[in-house]
Amino acid sequence: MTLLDEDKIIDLSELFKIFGDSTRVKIINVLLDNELCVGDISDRIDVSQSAVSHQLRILKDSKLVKFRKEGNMTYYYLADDHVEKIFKMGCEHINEA
Amino acid sequence: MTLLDEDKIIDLSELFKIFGDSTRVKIINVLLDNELCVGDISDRIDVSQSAVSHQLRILKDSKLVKFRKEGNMTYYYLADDHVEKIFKMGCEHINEA
DNA sequence: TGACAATATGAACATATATTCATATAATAT
DNA sequence: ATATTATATGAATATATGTTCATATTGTCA
Repeated sequence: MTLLDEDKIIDLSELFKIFGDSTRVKIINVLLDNELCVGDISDRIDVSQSAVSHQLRILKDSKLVKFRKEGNMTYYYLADDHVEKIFKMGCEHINEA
Repeated sequence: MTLLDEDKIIDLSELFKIFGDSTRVKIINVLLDNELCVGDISDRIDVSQSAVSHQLRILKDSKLVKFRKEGNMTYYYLADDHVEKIFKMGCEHINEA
């Protein structure tokens, strides 16, 4: 394993930082199965609409989720299966601790 | 995939939070191959001894690294290969972005 | 024992970040 | 057109967190 350069280190830590917030993890968790609109995410994880929207923006900016618009609804979904893999890898670690 | 309960979510986000700092990622990065003493880590990643020591404590408390003492040196090493796996999974994601 | 080296730690400071609140924007329906 | 619904956003506030600086601790060696 060759060492990562400074830039990669930054990118990597930024990526993990996104996963390092419970609201965002909750969002990812409920998106594992299906896409959901903002209101449903808010209801399911019991976090205010505004807070969810703010966090969705962060998730979107870091390309962990994507969205599609339908009328005045916005449906969010996980961007790719790396998100799921990273998530599950973390779960494994926790379950063995 | 069944949904995680609140406690697991917290644990998971706390785990990722640890990876979400560039100094800690730098430390993990240089520990991928070999154990190292604090001074060597400090030198290699160019972060002060004190800052490294503080971060090593966080890594140790969250059980991502372990250590052994030898004289007045302390050698740190990665706790298990989950750490490496999570790290590499993150790298993959970055390299495809 | 005394000096030195390696590491750990506490307090202070600065910065980052998450939530709330109020409100803006945009689409729909009456 | 107006009211309503869904979502986004900006400012403010509160909290969390990382680094520095000074110093404590612990072990080694003369």
